[in-house]
Amino acid sequence: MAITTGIKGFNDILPNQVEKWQLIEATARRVFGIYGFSEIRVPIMEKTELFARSIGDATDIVEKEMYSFTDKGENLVTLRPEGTAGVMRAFIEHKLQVLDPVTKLYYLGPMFRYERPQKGRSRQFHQIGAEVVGVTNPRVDAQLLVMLCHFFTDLGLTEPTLQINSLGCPDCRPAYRASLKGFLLERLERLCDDCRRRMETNPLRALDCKVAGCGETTADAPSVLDHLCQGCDDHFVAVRRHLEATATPFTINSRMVRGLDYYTRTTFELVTGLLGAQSAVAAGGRYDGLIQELGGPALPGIGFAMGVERVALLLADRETGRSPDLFIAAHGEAAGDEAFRLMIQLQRQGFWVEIDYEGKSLKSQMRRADKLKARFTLIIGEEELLTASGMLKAMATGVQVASPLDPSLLAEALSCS
RNA sequence: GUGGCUAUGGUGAAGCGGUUAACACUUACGACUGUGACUCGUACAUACGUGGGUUCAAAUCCCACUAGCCACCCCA
Repeated sequence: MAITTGIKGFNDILPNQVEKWQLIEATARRVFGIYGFSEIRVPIMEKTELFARSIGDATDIVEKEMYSFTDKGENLVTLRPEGTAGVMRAFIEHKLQVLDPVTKLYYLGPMFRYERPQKGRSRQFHQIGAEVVGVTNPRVDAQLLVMLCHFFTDLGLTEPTLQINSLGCPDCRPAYRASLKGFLLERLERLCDDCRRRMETNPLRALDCKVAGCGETTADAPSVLDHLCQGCDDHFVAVRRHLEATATPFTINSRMVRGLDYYTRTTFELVTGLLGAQSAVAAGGRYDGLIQELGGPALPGIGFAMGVERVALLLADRETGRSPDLFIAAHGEAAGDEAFRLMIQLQRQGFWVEIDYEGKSLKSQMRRADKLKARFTLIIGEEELLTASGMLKAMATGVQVASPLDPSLLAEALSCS
Protein backbone atom coordinates (compact mmCIF):
# COMPACT_ATOMS: atom_id res chain seq x y z
CA MET A 1 0.00 0.00 0.00
CA ALA A 2 1.14 3.50 -0.75
CA ILE A 3 2.99 5.11 2.13
CA THR A 4 0.81 8.16 1.69
CA THR A 5 -2.22 6.23 2.83
CA GLY A 6 -2.93 6.24 6.52
CA ILE A 7 -3.51 3.13 8.58
CA LYS A 8 -7.00 1.69 8.40
CA GLY A 9 -9.15 3.12 11.14
CA PHE A 10 -6.65 5.85 12.00
CA ASN A 11 -8.11 9.08 10.77
CA ASP A 12 -6.80 12.57 10.25
CA ILE A 13 -8.76 15.39 11.76
CA LEU A 14 -8.45 18.23 9.32
CA PRO A 15 -8.47 21.92 10.30
CA ASN A 16 -12.13 22.45 9.48
CA GLN A 17 -13.05 19.61 11.83
CA VAL A 18 -10.61 20.62 14.52
CA GLU A 19 -12.66 23.73 15.21
CA LYS A 20 -15.45 21.48 16.36
CA TRP A 21 -13.11 19.35 18.42
CA GLN A 22 -11.74 22.38 20.16
CA LEU A 23 -15.24 23.50 21.01
CA ILE A 24 -16.02 20.10 22.49
CA GLU A 25 -12.82 20.05 24.50
CA ALA A 26 -13.17 23.61 25.69
CA THR A 27 -16.76 22.95 26.76
CA ALA A 28 -15.70 19.86 28.66
CA ARG A 29 -12.91 21.70 30.46
CA ARG A 30 -15.20 24.52 31.38
CA VAL A 31 -18.17 22.46 32.50
CA PHE A 32 -16.15 19.83 34.32
CA GLY A 33 -14.27 22.62 36.03
CA ILE A 34 -17.53 23.98 37.40
CA TYR A 35 -18.11 20.65 39.08
CA GLY A 36 -14.66 20.58 40.60
CA PHE A 37 -12.91 18.16 38.29
CA SER A 38 -9.20 18.41 37.53
CA GLU A 39 -7.49 17.12 34.44
CA ILE A 40 -5.16 14.18 34.66
CA ARG A 41 -2.89 13.08 31.84
CA VAL A 42 -1.79 9.50 31.77
CA PRO A 43 0.20 7.56 29.18
CA ILE A 44 -1.52 5.97 26.21
CA MET A 45 0.26 2.69 26.94
CA GLU A 46 0.02 0.52 30.02
CA LYS A 47 1.00 -2.98 30.92
CA THR A 48 -1.32 -5.40 29.21
CA GLU A 49 -2.11 -6.98 32.54
CA LEU A 50 -3.69 -3.77 33.81
CA PHE A 51 -6.36 -3.83 31.12
CA ALA A 52 -6.90 -7.55 31.41
CA ARG A 53 -7.51 -7.20 35.13
CA SER A 54 -9.72 -4.13 35.05
CA ILE A 55 -11.77 -4.55 31.89
CA GLY A 56 -12.11 -8.30 32.25
CA ASP A 57 -10.35 -11.21 30.61
CA ALA A 58 -13.43 -12.51 28.89
CA THR A 59 -14.58 -9.24 27.33
CA ASP A 60 -14.29 -8.69 23.62
CA ILE A 61 -12.05 -5.72 24.22
CA VAL A 62 -9.43 -7.80 25.97
CA GLU A 63 -9.94 -10.94 23.95
CA LYS A 64 -9.63 -9.52 20.48
CA GLU A 65 -9.56 -5.76 20.25
CA MET A 66 -6.39 -4.65 21.99
CA TYR A 67 -3.28 -3.35 20.31
CA SER A 68 -0.85 -5.39 22.37
CA PHE A 69 2.79 -6.10 21.70
CA THR A 70 6.07 -6.87 23.34
CA ASP A 71 8.47 -3.96 23.57
CA LYS A 72 12.23 -4.17 23.28
CA GLY A 73 12.54 -4.90 26.95
CA GLU A 74 10.26 -7.93 26.62
CA ASN A 75 7.40 -6.18 28.43
CA LEU A 76 3.84 -6.91 27.39
CA VAL A 77 2.28 -3.54 26.73
CA THR A 78 -1.02 -2.35 25.25
CA LEU A 79 -2.29 0.84 23.67
CA ARG A 80 -5.11 1.90 25.99
CA PRO A 81 -8.53 0.72 24.80
CA GLU A 82 -10.24 2.92 27.39
CA GLY A 83 -9.29 5.50 29.97
CA THR A 84 -10.45 4.37 33.37
CA ALA A 85 -7.84 1.66 33.91
CA GLY A 86 -4.89 3.96 33.40
CA VAL A 87 -6.40 6.71 35.52
CA MET A 88 -7.07 4.29 38.36
CA ARG A 89 -3.56 2.92 38.07
CA ALA A 90 -2.20 6.45 38.41
CA PHE A 91 -4.54 7.11 41.32
CA ILE A 92 -3.27 4.06 43.18
CA GLU A 93 0.37 4.58 42.25
CA HIS A 94 0.40 8.16 43.53
CA LYS A 95 -1.95 7.50 46.45
CA LEU A 96 -4.19 10.38 45.46
CA GLN A 97 -6.67 9.52 48.17
CA VAL A 98 -4.36 11.03 50.79
CA LEU A 99 -4.71 14.46 49.23
CA ASP A 100 -8.46 14.53 49.43
CA PRO A 101 -11.06 11.92 50.33
CA VAL A 102 -12.96 12.89 47.20
CA THR A 103 -11.01 12.77 43.95
CA LYS A 104 -12.60 14.15 40.81
CA LEU A 105 -10.62 13.71 37.64
CA TYR A 106 -11.17 14.09 33.94
CA TYR A 107 -9.04 13.07 31.00
CA LEU A 108 -9.14 13.25 27.26
CA GLY A 109 -7.19 11.67 24.49
CA PRO A 110 -6.91 8.84 22.01
CA MET A 111 -7.93 5.26 22.68
CA PHE A 112 -7.22 2.26 20.50
CA ARG A 113 -9.33 -0.72 19.66
CA TYR A 114 -8.79 -3.11 16.77
CA GLU A 115 -12.32 -3.17 15.37
CA ARG A 116 -13.82 -2.95 11.93
CA PRO A 117 -14.35 0.77 11.26
CA GLN A 118 -17.84 2.05 10.58
CA LYS A 119 -19.89 5.12 11.24
CA GLY A 120 -18.85 6.64 14.56
CA ARG A 121 -16.22 4.02 15.14
CA SER A 122 -12.56 3.95 14.30
CA ARG A 123 -9.50 2.15 15.58
CA GLN A 124 -7.95 5.22 17.02
CA PHE A 125 -10.77 7.16 18.58
CA HIS A 126 -11.00 9.78 21.26
CA GLN A 127 -12.71 9.89 24.57
CA ILE A 128 -13.31 12.50 27.17
CA GLY A 129 -13.97 10.89 30.51
CA ALA A 130 -14.52 11.82 34.13
CA GLU A 131 -14.11 9.80 37.29
CA VAL A 132 -15.01 10.33 40.94
CA VAL A 133 -13.22 8.22 43.50
CA GLY A 134 -14.09 7.91 47.15
CA VAL A 135 -17.82 8.51 47.35
CA THR A 136 -20.51 5.88 47.69
CA ASN A 137 -23.34 8.32 48.23
CA PRO A 138 -25.83 8.24 45.32
CA ARG A 139 -25.76 12.01 45.22
CA VAL A 140 -22.45 11.74 43.44
CA ASP A 141 -23.99 9.43 40.85
CA ALA A 142 -26.65 12.04 40.23
CA GLN A 143 -24.16 14.87 40.15
CA LEU A 144 -22.06 13.12 37.55
CA LEU A 145 -25.11 12.62 35.38
CA VAL A 146 -26.19 16.20 35.81
CA MET A 147 -22.72 17.29 34.76
CA LEU A 148 -22.86 15.11 31.69
CA CYS A 149 -26.21 16.57 30.70
CA HIS A 150 -24.93 20.05 31.44
CA PHE A 151 -22.10 19.44 29.01
CA PHE A 152 -24.41 18.34 26.23
CA THR A 153 -26.85 21.15 26.85
CA ASP A 154 -24.04 23.69 26.60
CA LEU A 155 -23.06 22.24 23.26
CA GLY A 156 -26.63 22.70 22.12
CA LEU A 157 -27.22 18.97 21.92
CA THR A 158 -30.52 18.07 23.47
CA GLU A 159 -31.28 15.01 21.43
CA PRO A 160 -29.27 12.38 23.26
CA THR A 161 -31.35 11.01 26.09
CA LEU A 162 -30.19 9.62 29.37
CA GLN A 163 -30.86 6.01 30.21
CA ILE A 164 -29.97 4.53 33.55
CA ASN A 165 -29.91 1.12 35.08
CA SER A 166 -28.45 -0.71 38.01
CA LEU A 167 -26.34 -3.79 37.62
CA GLY A 168 -26.32 -4.69 41.28
CA CYS A 169 -23.23 -5.73 43.14
CA PRO A 170 -21.26 -8.93 43.69
CA ASP A 171 -23.82 -9.86 46.34
CA CYS A 172 -26.94 -9.76 44.23
CA ARG A 173 -25.79 -10.03 40.65
CA PRO A 174 -24.91 -13.74 40.64
CA ALA A 175 -28.45 -14.64 41.70
CA TYR A 176 -29.91 -12.51 38.95
CA ARG A 177 -27.55 -13.92 36.42
CA ALA A 178 -28.54 -17.46 37.39
CA SER A 179 -32.20 -16.56 37.23
CA LEU A 180 -31.85 -15.03 33.79
CA LYS A 181 -29.80 -17.91 32.55
CA GLY A 182 -32.48 -20.31 33.72
CA PHE A 183 -35.10 -18.29 31.90
CA LEU A 184 -33.08 -18.31 28.69
CA LEU A 185 -32.27 -22.00 28.91
CA GLU A 186 -35.96 -22.83 28.92
CA ARG A 187 -36.33 -20.93 25.65
CA LEU A 188 -33.10 -21.92 24.03
CA GLU A 189 -34.69 -23.07 20.80
CA ARG A 190 -36.25 -19.66 20.23
CA LEU A 191 -32.99 -17.76 20.54
CA CYS A 192 -30.61 -16.88 17.75
CA ASP A 193 -27.18 -18.47 17.43
CA ASP A 194 -25.48 -15.44 18.91
CA CYS A 195 -27.65 -15.51 21.97
CA ARG A 196 -26.99 -19.20 22.51
CA ARG A 197 -23.33 -18.39 22.48
CA ARG A 198 -23.96 -15.50 24.88
CA MET A 199 -25.49 -17.93 27.32
CA GLU A 200 -22.03 -18.93 28.39
CA THR A 201 -20.11 -15.71 28.00
CA ASN A 202 -22.58 -13.09 29.15
CA PRO A 203 -26.27 -14.00 29.32
CA LEU A 204 -27.20 -10.37 29.99
CA ARG A 205 -26.33 -9.58 26.40
CA ALA A 206 -29.30 -11.56 25.17
CA LEU A 207 -31.41 -8.73 26.55
CA ASP A 208 -30.29 -6.25 23.95
CA CYS A 209 -30.07 -8.62 21.02
CA LYS A 210 -31.26 -6.94 17.83
CA VAL A 211 -32.82 -10.08 16.38
CA ALA A 212 -36.58 -9.59 16.48
CA GLY A 213 -37.32 -13.10 17.71
CA CYS A 214 -34.96 -12.75 20.64
CA GLY A 215 -36.54 -9.47 21.58
CA GLU A 216 -39.94 -11.12 21.82
CA THR A 217 -38.59 -14.12 23.63
CA THR A 218 -36.89 -12.08 26.27
CA ALA A 219 -39.69 -9.52 26.59
CA ASP A 220 -40.79 -10.97 29.91
CA ALA A 221 -37.37 -12.04 31.09
CA PRO A 222 -36.54 -11.36 34.71
CA SER A 223 -35.33 -7.81 35.34
CA VAL A 224 -32.17 -6.92 37.24
CA LEU A 225 -34.09 -4.32 39.09
CA ASP A 226 -36.24 -7.00 40.74
CA HIS A 227 -33.18 -8.80 41.98
CA LEU A 228 -31.24 -5.98 43.59
CA CYS A 229 -30.21 -6.48 47.18
CA GLN A 230 -31.45 -3.96 49.74
CA GLY A 231 -28.31 -1.82 49.50
CA CYS A 232 -28.32 -1.68 45.73
CA ASP A 233 -32.02 -1.02 45.58
CA ASP A 234 -31.79 1.83 48.07
CA HIS A 235 -28.92 3.27 46.10
CA PHE A 236 -30.78 3.11 42.80
CA VAL A 237 -33.92 4.61 44.27
CA ALA A 238 -31.89 7.47 45.67
CA VAL A 239 -30.16 8.14 42.35
CA ARG A 240 -33.54 8.39 40.67
CA ARG A 241 -34.87 10.62 43.42
CA HIS A 242 -31.93 13.00 43.07
CA LEU A 243 -32.28 13.15 39.32
CA GLU A 244 -35.93 14.01 39.70
CA ALA A 245 -35.16 16.59 42.34
CA THR A 246 -32.80 18.32 39.93
CA ALA A 247 -35.16 18.07 36.96
CA THR A 248 -32.81 15.85 35.01
CA PRO A 249 -34.77 13.85 32.45
CA PHE A 250 -33.96 10.15 32.27
CA THR A 251 -35.51 6.83 31.46
CA ILE A 252 -34.87 3.53 33.14
CA ASN A 253 -33.60 0.83 30.84
CA SER A 254 -33.34 -2.39 32.78
CA ARG A 255 -32.06 -4.14 29.67
CA MET A 256 -29.04 -1.95 29.31
CA VAL A 257 -25.83 -3.94 29.25
CA ARG A 258 -22.31 -2.69 29.73
CA GLY A 259 -19.27 -4.12 28.09
CA LEU A 260 -16.75 -3.89 30.88
CA ASP A 261 -16.67 -6.26 33.80
CA TYR A 262 -15.91 -3.72 36.48
CA TYR A 263 -19.29 -2.01 36.55
CA THR A 264 -21.48 -2.25 39.64
CA ARG A 265 -24.74 -0.63 40.64
CA THR A 266 -25.48 2.49 38.61
CA THR A 267 -24.81 2.33 34.89
CA PHE A 268 -25.95 4.75 32.27
CA GLU A 269 -25.80 5.74 28.63
CA LEU A 270 -26.53 8.83 26.69
CA VAL A 271 -28.15 7.47 23.57
CA THR A 272 -29.02 8.98 20.22
CA GLY A 273 -30.85 7.76 17.19
CA LEU A 274 -28.80 9.88 14.83
CA LEU A 275 -25.65 7.84 14.63
CA GLY A 276 -26.64 4.73 12.73
CA ALA A 277 -25.73 1.62 14.62
CA GLN A 278 -23.77 3.50 17.25
CA SER A 279 -26.34 4.73 19.71
CA ALA A 280 -24.14 5.44 22.71
CA VAL A 281 -22.55 8.86 22.73
CA ALA A 282 -21.40 8.64 26.31
CA ALA A 283 -21.65 5.89 28.84
CA GLY A 284 -20.36 4.84 32.18
CA GLY A 285 -21.18 3.58 35.59
CA ARG A 286 -20.09 2.83 39.08
CA TYR A 287 -17.10 0.59 39.70
CA ASP A 288 -16.94 0.06 43.42
CA GLY A 289 -14.65 -2.95 43.35
CA LEU A 290 -12.16 -1.92 40.73
CA ILE A 291 -9.60 -0.01 42.75
CA GLN A 292 -9.24 -2.78 45.28
CA GLU A 293 -9.16 -5.36 42.52
CA LEU A 294 -6.16 -3.54 41.09
CA GLY A 295 -4.39 -3.62 44.42
CA GLY A 296 -5.39 -0.21 45.72
CA PRO A 297 -7.43 0.86 48.72
CA ALA A 298 -11.06 -0.23 48.99
CA LEU A 299 -12.52 2.91 47.53
CA PRO A 300 -15.62 3.23 45.39
CA GLY A 301 -15.58 4.94 42.04
CA ILE A 302 -17.89 6.11 39.29
CA GLY A 303 -17.20 7.58 35.89
CA PHE A 304 -18.13 7.94 32.29
CA ALA A 305 -16.51 8.35 28.91
CA MET A 306 -17.86 9.98 25.80
CA GLY A 307 -16.78 9.35 22.25
CA VAL A 308 -15.53 12.63 20.84
CA GLU A 309 -15.99 11.47 17.23
CA ARG A 310 -19.61 10.69 18.02
CA VAL A 311 -20.22 14.02 19.67
CA ALA A 312 -18.59 15.76 16.72
CA LEU A 313 -20.89 13.86 14.36
CA LEU A 314 -23.88 15.25 16.21
CA LEU A 315 -22.58 18.77 16.03
CA ALA A 316 -23.43 20.65 12.85
CA ASP A 317 -20.42 21.87 10.91
CA ARG A 318 -19.77 25.41 11.86
CA GLU A 319 -18.38 28.29 9.91
CA THR A 320 -14.80 29.21 10.57
CA GLY A 321 -15.18 32.35 12.59
CA ARG A 322 -11.58 33.42 12.37
CA SER A 323 -10.30 35.91 9.86
CA PRO A 324 -7.30 38.24 9.68
CA ASP A 325 -7.44 41.73 11.09
CA LEU A 326 -5.37 43.06 8.24
CA PHE A 327 -3.98 42.09 4.88
CA ILE A 328 -1.08 44.18 3.63
CA ALA A 329 -0.98 44.35 -0.14
CA ALA A 330 2.38 45.55 -1.38
CA HIS A 331 3.38 46.63 -4.86
CA GLY A 332 7.10 46.32 -5.58
CA GLU A 333 10.10 44.99 -3.76
CA ALA A 334 10.66 47.94 -1.42
CA ALA A 335 6.99 48.02 -0.53
CA GLY A 336 7.15 44.29 0.15
CA ASP A 337 9.89 44.85 2.68
CA GLU A 338 7.87 47.55 4.35
CA ALA A 339 4.79 45.30 4.41
CA PHE A 340 6.78 42.53 6.01
CA ARG A 341 8.19 44.86 8.67
CA LEU A 342 4.75 46.24 9.50
CA MET A 343 3.24 42.78 9.63
CA ILE A 344 5.75 41.56 12.19
CA GLN A 345 5.33 44.64 14.35
CA LEU A 346 1.57 44.31 14.35
CA GLN A 347 1.72 40.58 15.04
CA ARG A 348 3.87 41.30 18.05
CA GLN A 349 1.02 43.47 19.26
CA GLY A 350 -1.40 40.62 18.84
CA PHE A 351 -2.99 41.31 15.47
CA TRP A 352 -3.51 38.68 12.85
CA VAL A 353 -1.90 40.06 9.71
CA GLU A 354 -1.34 38.43 6.33
CA ILE A 355 0.82 39.43 3.40
CA ASP A 356 1.63 37.99 0.00
CA TYR A 357 4.96 36.18 -0.16
CA GLU A 358 5.32 35.69 -3.88
CA GLY A 359 5.29 39.14 -5.43
CA LYS A 360 1.87 38.70 -6.96
CA SER A 361 -0.09 41.42 -8.67
CA LEU A 362 -2.06 43.88 -6.61
CA LYS A 363 -5.23 42.35 -7.99
CA SER A 364 -4.18 38.91 -6.82
CA GLN A 365 -3.38 40.22 -3.41
CA MET A 366 -6.72 41.96 -3.12
CA ARG A 367 -8.45 38.78 -4.17
CA ARG A 368 -6.66 36.91 -1.46
CA ALA A 369 -7.43 39.57 1.12
CA ASP A 370 -11.07 39.18 0.19
CA LYS A 371 -10.99 35.42 0.31
CA LEU A 372 -9.39 35.43 3.74
CA LYS A 373 -12.10 37.86 4.81
CA ALA A 374 -9.56 40.32 6.13
CA ARG A 375 -11.27 43.21 7.91
CA PHE A 376 -8.83 45.73 6.49
CA THR A 377 -6.37 45.86 3.65
CA LEU A 378 -3.40 48.20 3.68
CA ILE A 379 -2.16 49.03 0.21
CA ILE A 380 1.45 50.06 -0.21
CA GLY A 381 2.91 51.00 -3.58
CA GLU A 382 5.92 53.02 -4.68
CA GLU A 383 4.07 56.31 -4.33
CA GLU A 384 2.86 55.46 -0.88
CA LEU A 385 6.34 54.54 0.14
CA LEU A 386 7.63 58.02 -0.73
CA THR A 387 5.13 59.67 1.57
CA ALA A 388 5.27 56.88 4.15
CA SER A 389 1.52 56.67 3.89
CA GLY A 390 -0.56 53.74 2.64
CA MET A 391 -4.21 53.35 1.81
CA LEU A 392 -6.17 51.59 4.52
CA LYS A 393 -9.29 50.01 3.11
CA ALA A 394 -12.17 48.68 5.14
CA MET A 395 -13.15 45.62 3.13
CA ALA A 396 -16.78 45.47 4.17
CA THR A 397 -17.59 49.01 3.11
CA GLY A 398 -14.90 49.58 0.50
CA VAL A 399 -14.05 52.89 2.13
CA GLN A 400 -10.37 53.67 2.13
CA VAL A 401 -8.35 56.40 3.79
CA ALA A 402 -4.71 57.40 3.73
CA SER A 403 -2.86 56.03 6.72
CA PRO A 404 0.70 56.55 7.90
CA LEU A 405 2.88 53.45 7.75
CA ASP A 406 3.20 53.48 11.50
CA PRO A 407 2.55 50.35 13.51
CA SER A 408 1.06 52.04 16.53
CA LEU A 409 -1.26 54.23 14.50
CA LEU A 410 -2.28 51.21 12.43
CA ALA A 411 -2.85 49.23 15.60
CA GLU A 412 -5.15 51.96 16.79
CA ALA A 413 -7.09 51.91 13.53
CA LEU A 414 -7.45 48.13 13.70
CA SER A 415 -8.63 48.24 17.29
CA CYS A 416 -11.54 50.59 16.77
CA SER A 417 -14.43 50.11 14.36
C1' G B 1 -13.77 -12.40 12.03
C1' U B 2 -18.70 -12.26 8.69
C1' G B 3 -21.98 -9.82 5.13
C1' G B 4 -23.81 -5.88 1.64
C1' C B 5 -22.67 -1.59 -1.34
C1' U B 6 -19.23 1.53 -3.85
C1' A B 7 -14.53 2.95 -6.35
C1' U B 8 -13.85 8.86 -12.44
C1' G B 9 -9.34 15.38 -11.04
C1' G B 10 -8.10 19.02 -4.92
C1' U B 11 -13.85 18.53 -4.14
C1' G B 12 -19.10 17.24 -5.74
C1' A B 13 -20.13 14.64 -9.71
C1' A B 14 -21.89 13.41 -15.60
C1' G B 15 -20.88 9.24 -18.47
C1' C B 16 -24.53 2.91 -19.36
C1' G B 17 -19.18 -0.36 -25.61
C1' G B 18 -16.65 4.16 -30.31
C1' U B 19 -17.07 11.63 -26.69
C1' U B 20 -11.67 16.43 -27.34
C1' A B 21 -13.95 12.24 -20.21
C1' A B 22 -19.71 17.03 -19.56
C1' C B 23 -20.92 20.47 -15.73
C1' A B 24 -20.14 22.98 -10.95
C1' C B 25 -16.86 24.36 -7.04
C1' U B 26 -11.71 25.14 -5.81
C1' U B 27 -6.96 26.96 -7.63
C1' A B 28 -3.88 30.03 -11.05
C1' C B 29 -3.54 33.98 -14.58
C1' G B 30 -6.02 37.77 -17.22
C1' A B 31 -10.23 41.68 -18.81
C1' C B 32 -13.44 45.59 -16.43
C1' U B 33 -10.37 51.39 -13.06
C1' G B 34 -2.89 50.70 -9.84
C1' U B 35 -7.67 48.10 -5.38
C1' G B 36 -11.41 42.40 -3.62
C1' A B 37 -16.78 40.65 -3.82
C1' C B 38 -20.57 40.41 -9.27
C1' U B 39 -19.58 39.46 -14.51
C1' C B 40 -16.46 37.61 -18.50
C1' G B 41 -12.09 34.98 -20.71
C1' U B 42 -8.04 31.30 -20.35
C1' A B 43 -5.63 27.09 -17.89
C1' C B 44 -6.05 22.65 -14.76
C1' A B 45 -7.89 14.18 -15.29
C1' U B 46 -1.90 11.26 -21.46
C1' A B 47 -6.79 9.75 -17.35
C1' C B 48 -11.44 6.89 -15.02
C1' G B 49 -8.60 2.24 -7.51
C1' U B 50 -4.79 -2.03 -9.11
C1' G B 51 -3.99 -6.35 -12.16
C1' G B 52 -5.94 -9.56 -15.67
C1' G B 53 -9.72 -10.93 -19.39
C1' U B 54 -13.84 -10.31 -23.37
C1' U B 55 -14.08 -7.06 -27.88
C1' C B 56 -12.01 -4.31 -34.07
C1' A B 57 -13.02 -0.88 -29.87
C1' A B 58 -13.91 -0.60 -22.45
C1' A B 59 -14.20 4.60 -17.62
C1' U B 60 -18.29 1.80 -19.54
C1' C B 61 -18.96 -5.89 -19.78
C1' C B 62 -16.44 -10.18 -16.79
C1' C B 63 -12.88 -11.97 -12.91
C1' A B 64 -9.40 -11.25 -9.00
C1' C B 65 -7.15 -8.07 -5.63
C1' U B 66 -7.04 -3.61 -2.80
C1' A B 67 -9.37 0.38 -0.46
C1' G B 68 -13.54 3.01 1.44
C1' C B 69 -18.35 3.01 3.38
C1' C B 70 -22.46 0.75 5.91
C1' A B 71 -24.18 -3.29 8.79
C1' C B 72 -23.35 -7.83 12.07
C1' C B 73 -20.27 -8.90 16.37
C1' C B 74 -18.86 -5.55 20.10
C1' C B 75 -18.59 -0.77 21.87
C1' A B 76 -17.66 5.54 23.50
